[in-house]
Amino acid sequence: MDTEAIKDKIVQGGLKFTHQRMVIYEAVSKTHNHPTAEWVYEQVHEQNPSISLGTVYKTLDTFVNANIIQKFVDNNGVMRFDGIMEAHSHLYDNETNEIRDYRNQELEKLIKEFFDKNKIRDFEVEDISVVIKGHNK
Amino acid sequence: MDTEAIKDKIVQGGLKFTHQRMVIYEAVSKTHNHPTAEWVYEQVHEQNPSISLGTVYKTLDTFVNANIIQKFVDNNGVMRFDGIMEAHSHLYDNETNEIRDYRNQELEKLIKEFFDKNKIRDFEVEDISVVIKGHNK
DNA sequence: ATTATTGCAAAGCCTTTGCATCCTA
DNA sequence: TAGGATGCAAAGGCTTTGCAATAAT
Repeated sequence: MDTEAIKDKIVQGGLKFTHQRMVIYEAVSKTHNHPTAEWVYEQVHEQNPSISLGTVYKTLDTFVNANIIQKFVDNNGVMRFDGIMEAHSHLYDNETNEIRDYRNQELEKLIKEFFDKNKIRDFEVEDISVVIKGHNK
Repeated sequence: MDTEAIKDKIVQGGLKFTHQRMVIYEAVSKTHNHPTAEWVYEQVHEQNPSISLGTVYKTLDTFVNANIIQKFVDNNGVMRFDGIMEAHSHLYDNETNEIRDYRNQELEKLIKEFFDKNKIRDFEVEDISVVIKGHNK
């Protein structure tokens, strides 16, 4: 994703374009590691020592509200961010805390069809994902 | 669940039986509210003002390690406990943070069959659950 | 008697907040 | 230039830790 594409992403989210937002979005979108705020901070800090951790937190939150990144919580209660917006499931490694994507169209179709058929009473579903816990072998 | 049954549960977990463990297990098992440590503390504190919050945390953790309760993390990164050990999914209300159980045999069967058929390379699955985010209506 | 458990308070980790300064549109 | 974004430091919420006192086998 080049500078222009990132700028578009940010502006499309209805946000002002700033240098901080640029490099923070870049860091999140370039990895598949489900980064923590701390990890993002370390990435951007190398080239931009003046960016503060607080700004990283605020900016990531702004992105989540603008719907250009996703946020979720890992098994230790730490916030994780993800530039991939399509629905997908996660593999949580109980031993290393690594989180890997698990994408499978058949599974997604299966689940979508199930919930289309089985509406939940009194509950408006916004997002469904499968959490798979275990360990790498 | 009466006193004897709780005692059995604790002893079966390979743990010493103490008064604190008794009342803490009782509080967790009597609710379907996916309690936080704080909630458990408030419950037991009424009748047992000497039990400390630290003991509640340690005891809940001990129970998790002994496999007699489950632990997971809510959308805000707060630990939740659950006396129900069978696999089941959760409905997360984004607005109220309430967590409700969602049990559906057909869904569980669907998912079990899917993963029996589709082994994940290099990953040993220990637990699968479906996370459904949305809001009550 | 020995070893684990408890209570208390302090410390830790991650995250949010407040406010003055700075910058984008 | 007006209003939002940033940097910094302080505070906040939840959880863990250390240690002396206590209780269970």
